[in-house]
Amino acid sequence: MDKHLQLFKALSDKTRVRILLLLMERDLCVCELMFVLKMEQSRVSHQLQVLKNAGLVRDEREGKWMIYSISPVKKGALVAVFDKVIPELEDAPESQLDKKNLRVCLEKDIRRTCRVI
Amino acid sequence: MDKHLQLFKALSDKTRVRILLLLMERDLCVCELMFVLKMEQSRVSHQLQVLKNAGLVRDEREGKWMIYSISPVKKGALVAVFDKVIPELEDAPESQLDKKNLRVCLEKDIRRTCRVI
DNA sequence: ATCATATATGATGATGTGCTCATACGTTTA
DNA sequence: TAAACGTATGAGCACATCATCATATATGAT
Repeated sequence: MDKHLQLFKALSDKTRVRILLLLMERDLCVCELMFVLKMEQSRVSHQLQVLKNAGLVRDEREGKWMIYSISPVKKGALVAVFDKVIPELEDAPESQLDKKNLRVCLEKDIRRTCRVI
Repeated sequence: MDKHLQLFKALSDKTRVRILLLLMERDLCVCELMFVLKMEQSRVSHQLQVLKNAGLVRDEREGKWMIYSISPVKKGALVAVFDKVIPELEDAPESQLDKKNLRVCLEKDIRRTCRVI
């Protein structure tokens, strides 16, 4: 039972939910998440580790970048959560703004142009 | 967004999930939950207050007893959680045992026969 | 009115969580 | 090989959460 509760523990933090919603749209690296969320690097990285330990995301190195994506194993559960359980979450101001910033992030090609420090 | 996260915060504790699963079966009073969960009164009561504050359950006095039930407003979301997101939870040993104890609880008519202290 | 029963609630201590700062690590570039 | 870049990670602190103990409250029975 504790194993299943990991999912809800992961979903009980706003930062992590925002990250998951973004990763549902697209695989992203840490600096892209930093840009969209307007959060500092260690904060994003730490929460990504929590999501990774919960088995919800996976990472893959691509040169200097670590690309994070939704774990295929858990994708179904997450779709169920975001579609069936709290579909209204999509309409939340934070979600809307994050998606808008994600578009900006991609237009500006932040992965190549950002300087982290 | 924080409003929606309340649901997951509530679901991130094992005791609360067990309570919710039991209340999905049947409306129950505190002493019945104590019997099934094998937990002391204040622990059950405190967690019920958390669930109540999250809007997931409601209470109604019936004589000496406070009867707790799933909030009709949230029932849909909870059904979605338990049916679509983590259907395997039903098979967890804790869930099975709780349901078994619930049957015993009802057979023994714990609501009338138990002495709390 | 008094007592017993069922439940609620405040205080306390232990543990957990999340953020920030500093620093370390792995990769690319010069 | 050294510097720059992107990311990971440990330490420390503030704050939240949970279980327990003690006590208060509300109802029913005597």
